[in-house]
Amino acid sequence: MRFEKTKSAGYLANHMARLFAQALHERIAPLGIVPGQFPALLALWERDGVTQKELVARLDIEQATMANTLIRMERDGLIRRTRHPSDARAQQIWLTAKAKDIRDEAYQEANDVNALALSGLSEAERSNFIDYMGRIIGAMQDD
Amino acid sequence: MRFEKTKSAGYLANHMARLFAQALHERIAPLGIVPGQFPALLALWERDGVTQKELVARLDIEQATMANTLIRMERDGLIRRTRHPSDARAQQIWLTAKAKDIRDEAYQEANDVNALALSGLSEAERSNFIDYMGRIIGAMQDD
DNA sequence: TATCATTGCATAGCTTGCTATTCAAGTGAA
DNA sequence: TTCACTTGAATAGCAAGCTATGCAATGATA
Repeated sequence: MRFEKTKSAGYLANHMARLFAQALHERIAPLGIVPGQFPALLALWERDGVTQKELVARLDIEQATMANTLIRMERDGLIRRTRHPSDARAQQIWLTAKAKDIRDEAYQEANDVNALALSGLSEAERSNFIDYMGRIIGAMQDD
Repeated sequence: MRFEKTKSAGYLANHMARLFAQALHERIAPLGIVPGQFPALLALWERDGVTQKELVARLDIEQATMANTLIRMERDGLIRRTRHPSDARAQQIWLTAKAKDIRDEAYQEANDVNALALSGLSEAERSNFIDYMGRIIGAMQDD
């Protein structure tokens, strides 16, 4: 049996995702954020004051990963946490001014990375590509 | 400005790659290997007795990452290392019998994961998808 | 041949991800 | 009301990435 890595979807997916992360890293580092914080920021830019549980529910990341990401975001001055008014186990997560201020620039950098990555694809191909990834994610999510 | 994560190539690429890694992880764990070892194994199944440098040259992984992966592979009984005959800085990396024995099963599991992932795509779509990823990787590699 | 640059690999230190576990706080039922 | 179950979050421990740095062996050159 043969196995051709340059034709393996899994191998390519891994390689591609690392290149995305690296490209995003170098572009957003000047803003004081890193790629792992991006999903949480996206959710919080839409609505903050939410609990960790709500954040996890809106994203595709495990609770333990989110807990650690939030610790680093607090350390980096991106969020503050306050006691939840009705549940002492939970906290409300709020964006700091710093985090709010960089939103548009961060969007811009992420869009730039996507544009660079997709620069060799036509409009129709880009749209197919996004569609395929959605279907693949769906197929793997319900095992 | 808006940013829709379910339409961001980078977001989807990250999510998809994690699902691939998880699916592969659970299928190959019974063989005594983990996803991060797969690239090195692919290269070594083709040819072993090579140096770390040669392995790095044939894969898309940094030298430091490879060094750590090789330590874990040695710990797990997948490789042995011998002194290089003509360069005392280098070592030759050899697969153990255990690593050689699991090759076909490992190929099979990886192919199964790819098949599951791509199950919602037609033959033409699968081939497009692989092609797109190749182009995207190319675009990001030469910055 | 002595020195200096290069090279092969290891190490340090960090992020991002996971599973499993713990623990305190909330909830429901006897 | 108490006791057991559930739930929100933190922690432990590991893998797999990365960049930067260190170090010893090679190689090239004055």
